[in-house]
Amino acid sequence: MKPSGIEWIGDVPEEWQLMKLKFTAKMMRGKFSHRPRNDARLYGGEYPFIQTGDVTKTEKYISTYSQTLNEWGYSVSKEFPCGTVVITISANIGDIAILNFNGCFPDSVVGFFSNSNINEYLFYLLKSMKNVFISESIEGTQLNLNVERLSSIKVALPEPMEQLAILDFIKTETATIDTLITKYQKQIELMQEYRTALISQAVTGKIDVRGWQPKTKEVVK
DNA sequence: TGGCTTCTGCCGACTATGCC
DNA sequence: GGCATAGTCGGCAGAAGCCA
Repeated sequence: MKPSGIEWIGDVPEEWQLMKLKFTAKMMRGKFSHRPRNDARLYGGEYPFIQTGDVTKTEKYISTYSQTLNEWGYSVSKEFPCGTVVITISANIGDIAILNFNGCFPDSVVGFFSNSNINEYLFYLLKSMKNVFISESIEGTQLNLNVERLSSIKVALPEPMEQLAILDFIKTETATIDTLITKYQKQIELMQEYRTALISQAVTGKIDVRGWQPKTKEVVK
């Protein structure tokens, strides 16, 4: 292990590379240069237009969108390719998602794109850095993270083969956790139903509580 | 090369929404 | 209804492009 020199990371394996975010993949900022931005003449075409809200609502892959652009709208915006990892940099800082199709973005979103498997690894990496992004943001009426600050944030990257191994680990472990969450949620629902039924039966006289005594608690030494 | 125009990105402000 | 937060928009400053 070696010290990364980055406070929030601490020590990292010797072979991991430390680099600024801008060197991990091709970095692009969205745009929407037309004013006013809500000009109806630019919308309603065939090009998906994704706002920060669409990113925020997404767990991992962006597969739906609320607006589309026509040819004119497309010409004033910026299209990110399928597979781009996107991050919101205005208002709601540091929400991450992966684009599941080619789509256009406004300037409140930045994209990272690489042809290698690094896109998915980057997704998990950036996802874990939300607090870092927030702390790097400029605080005005609301938080804003500009491209210069974002691109200068340092990260530690393993070799591509190790990235794949880490991805496998994350997928396997999170699948196990998701299964457990589903199982316990079901149990919680059943307990809530039981509680409701119990209350109902008690207050309607279906249960005879005469002679009932509260359980005595064991004294913990 | 300097001045004008257009474009781009940053950031503050406004609006919508949700929660208490 | 009031407040907090989220989401989007508009204005402005600086950069880039264009032309004389």
